[in-house]
Amino acid sequence: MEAQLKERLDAFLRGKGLRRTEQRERILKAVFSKDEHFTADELCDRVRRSDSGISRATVYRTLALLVEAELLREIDLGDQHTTYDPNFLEKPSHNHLVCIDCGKVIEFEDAHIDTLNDCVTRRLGFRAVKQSLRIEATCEQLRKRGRCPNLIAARLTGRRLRRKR
Amino acid sequence: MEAQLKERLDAFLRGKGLRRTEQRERILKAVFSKDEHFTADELCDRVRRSDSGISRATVYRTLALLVEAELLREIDLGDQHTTYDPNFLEKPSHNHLVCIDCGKVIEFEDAHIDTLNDCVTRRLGFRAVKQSLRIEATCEQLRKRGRCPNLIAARLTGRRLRRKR
DNA sequence: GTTATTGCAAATGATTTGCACAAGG
DNA sequence: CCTTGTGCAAATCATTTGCAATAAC
Repeated sequence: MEAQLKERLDAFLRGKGLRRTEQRERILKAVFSKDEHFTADELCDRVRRSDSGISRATVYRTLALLVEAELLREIDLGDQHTTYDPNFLEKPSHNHLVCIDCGKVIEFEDAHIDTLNDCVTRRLGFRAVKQSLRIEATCEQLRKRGRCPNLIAARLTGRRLRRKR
Repeated sequence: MEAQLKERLDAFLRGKGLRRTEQRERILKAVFSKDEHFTADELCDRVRRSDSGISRATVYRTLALLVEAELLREIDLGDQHTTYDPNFLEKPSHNHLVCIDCGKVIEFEDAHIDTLNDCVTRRLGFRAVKQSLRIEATCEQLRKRGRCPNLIAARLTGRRLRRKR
């Protein structure tokens, strides 16, 4: 899987007359080292943690490249920075449920939702290309049991959902 | 309707011990002078066009107030600035269809979509608070007839959809 | 008179860019 | 070699904020 990603990137670079560099490979590896959402800044940390640092500028530039190569997708969780989703080759749809209590973000798919949206779009005279659903919700666990396993982690990472800053 | 909005704002201000100022009233009027989406910057222009200018800072501050008072809603169309939606008191749902050809943004509702999303959310153990659906689509009119009435207007306003800047 | 509000200009924070140097092919 | 890539620091750009002057109540 790892090698496959590398091959896809290489093919993309070749096709565009771009070069294979150590930085790009190192960023690719960092991007897919977990299959969680991340921000550019989080990725910078992850990359920097490995021996030599890569400049923030290069990280941003490579991220744009990976998006263009369709290895990565940009998503918008409603806060101030762009989030990247490394885990979408397997998941065609990109619906997000964001918990306003604990900050947890759940990615889910639902064929019914896709179908329905396609219908509505056609009815309006368009043809759907891609769709993203964002649901803000509250944590049942927190309400019912008075606690939620994700709450602490969310607080620690300072991940907020509203644009309240 | 106009007076009703003013009353709602006043009630909100009173409840919070805040003050009624000319700026706030003037911004309120500008906000609801059209029922189209707008950005903070567009609103600044609209306000400035009337005689005396109001500082950008005040516009931003008042916008935040109106959102808090639930007279206005923030939406995210996927570009770099926050968009405000003055037209949601009548429209409970906020689903957007964005045409990647002509830039047109259509706001629509669909009870089926709402219901379905609520089901999915519950199944995941959460309770939906609000949801927004964004569908990127292509213009049937452009494909079939080779032209689209919105295309020119969209180009003129420079309204782009991708984060390409 | 207090306390909230405004306008200005400076600060912020994520992202981008110009440029000189380094490195792929 | 020639062109693309990198790192740095400076530049953007929307938005926020500190502060002194001003206006509600």
